[in-house]
Amino acid sequence: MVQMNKGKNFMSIATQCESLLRKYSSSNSLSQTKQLHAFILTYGLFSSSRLSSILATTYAQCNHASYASYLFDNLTQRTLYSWNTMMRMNVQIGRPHDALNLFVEMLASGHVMPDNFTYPIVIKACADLSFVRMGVGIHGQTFKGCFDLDTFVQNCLLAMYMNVGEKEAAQLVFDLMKEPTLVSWNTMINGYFRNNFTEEALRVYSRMMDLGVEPDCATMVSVLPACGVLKNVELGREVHVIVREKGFWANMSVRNAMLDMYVKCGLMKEAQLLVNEMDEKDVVTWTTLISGHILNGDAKSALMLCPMMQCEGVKPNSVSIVSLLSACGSLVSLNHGKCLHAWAIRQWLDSEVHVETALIDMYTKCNHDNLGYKVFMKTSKKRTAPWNAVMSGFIHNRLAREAIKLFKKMLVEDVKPDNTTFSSFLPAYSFLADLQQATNIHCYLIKSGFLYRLEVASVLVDIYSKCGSLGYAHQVFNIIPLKDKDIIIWSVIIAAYGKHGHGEMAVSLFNQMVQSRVTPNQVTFTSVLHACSHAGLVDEGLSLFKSMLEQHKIIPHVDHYTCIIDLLGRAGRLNDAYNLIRTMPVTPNHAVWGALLGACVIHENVELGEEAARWTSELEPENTGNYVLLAKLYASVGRWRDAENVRDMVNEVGLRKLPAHSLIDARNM
DNA sequence: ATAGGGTTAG
Repeated sequence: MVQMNKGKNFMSIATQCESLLRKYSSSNSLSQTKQLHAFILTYGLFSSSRLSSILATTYAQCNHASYASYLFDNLTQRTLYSWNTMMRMNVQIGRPHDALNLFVEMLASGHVMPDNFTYPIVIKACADLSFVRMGVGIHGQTFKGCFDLDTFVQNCLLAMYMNVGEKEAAQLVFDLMKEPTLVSWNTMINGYFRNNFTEEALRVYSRMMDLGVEPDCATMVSVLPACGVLKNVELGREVHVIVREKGFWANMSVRNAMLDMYVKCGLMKEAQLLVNEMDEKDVVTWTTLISGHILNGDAKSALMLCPMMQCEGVKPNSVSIVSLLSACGSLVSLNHGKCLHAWAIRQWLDSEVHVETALIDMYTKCNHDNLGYKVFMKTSKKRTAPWNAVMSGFIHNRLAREAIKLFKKMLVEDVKPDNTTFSSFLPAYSFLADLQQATNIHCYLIKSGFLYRLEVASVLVDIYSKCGSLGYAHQVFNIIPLKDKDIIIWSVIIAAYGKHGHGEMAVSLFNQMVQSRVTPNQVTFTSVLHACSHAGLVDEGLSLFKSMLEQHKIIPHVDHYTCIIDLLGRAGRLNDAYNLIRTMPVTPNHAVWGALLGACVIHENVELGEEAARWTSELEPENTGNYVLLAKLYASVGRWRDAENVRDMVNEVGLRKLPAHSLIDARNM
């Protein structure tokens, strides 16, 4: 209970209340404030406007919005301090809009002028709301009172500009700072990182270190994710040393960020060692490790961590569930997924939008698009992500028409599509390969303006290519200015020409791409080599392959060898192809042998063809196409009995899919 | 009295 000296007069009771309120205000003790509030009411002390003002701000300090606002509204005199406190409360409880309204009201009242405490609050409010124009206006106002040189104001401006993606403005403010503090440096590092200027984040960090600024935990937590994204292990290890030296290891966030860095760099063994070293692990630690295993293609280990985590008394949260569900999806493990779904329901986590999305994703990846759709039907259908998940689920299960139907429904229900939406449902048109439909969606994309997004244009190029319309594909390709074309859209157009036998065009586009200083990757080389092999461009293909190895230092994938084998084989250089297979550093797969087999059929080389067929029947016994090729080969050299035997061989392995007409075709050749 | 920080979908 409130302790009061009853003997004293009115003024001194009020003074005692004041000092108690100040104490409660600094310790944020709401229940004691309420008791004192009741006391003040009973003793009729509200005639003291000073006391009610302090009471209002005390409630505001405790983030008790309803009492604070009520008292504040009834104040006869509002001090700058009380305005500031009310605004700060609103920002803290996530009502930046109300904070800004108060700011406008305060300016309109004309009694008080904002001070160095006001600006950080309202700038933060603008940052939370991404109100750039208002933020810039307030930035301008700070000059009037010479608050623009206040470190706190400047640091808030940095954070605001970074928050709304105006990195140039942030840099300008930063450059004007006479003495950037550690917080300024951290804000810049983190801001560049969050705006996807990861290299710049690291540059700021090293400049800061060069200047001898002492980093703190927040610096570590900002620089480590940047190391992770860039897979910069060297710098990551340097940071690790600093963390050890300075004792930051005691900080949970730093430990988790460190773990995340190793995970993102693909060093799972070191990540595990790091975890073993931790005697305290929270849900973020576990989730980082779980998603790390998934990221590195080991979904099984990820799922096994779930019971371990619970054994140690850590309860998964919605983020953990999302990661675990994605593991179930990639393992096509419906039972695990259902267990997690049930668990999420019991924990009241199942109606969180990320969880809903992950559930839909899991069910559709487990080939149960009906269950995914059921989850979707239960969602609020206001957020975009679940729609995207159902659409890509339909695509996964090759239900192109359903995906398109859902997209139309989404527009009707006025749900805003995002970039993912298009990568979720546009591939449906590639499946349909229907030029009329493709043209329809093309029109929509023009009208809605989405066509000018690189990812969208890339898919449309692919759609037209699948429809066989290279002209339209190229037109769409040309929409994107040369400087904006990325590796993906180049790969798509090269593959488009390659697929339709226009090898020269594919090679020429490839050269244009290299000229425009886009570095080709594994995928582009696969496309262009494929194009060469289809068009019989032997020399071009071989020299491209050479440049891939020597100039671009790309480690060849088995697909690249398949193209080269196909290339040599079609050109009749069967022995060269065979020798390459025997000497190549990657294990030849079914496709490699299949390419050789196909070439042997063209050039009627039974000896090598039989060898190739032996391998294909071992590596890919279920593919009837290979048997057809062998039968064709025998038939073409008149070995009818062997051709018949091939058919019997197929029957022996229990495959009756070999269509009868294939042998008949072979006979008729 | 004021500022900066870690794990998530497609």
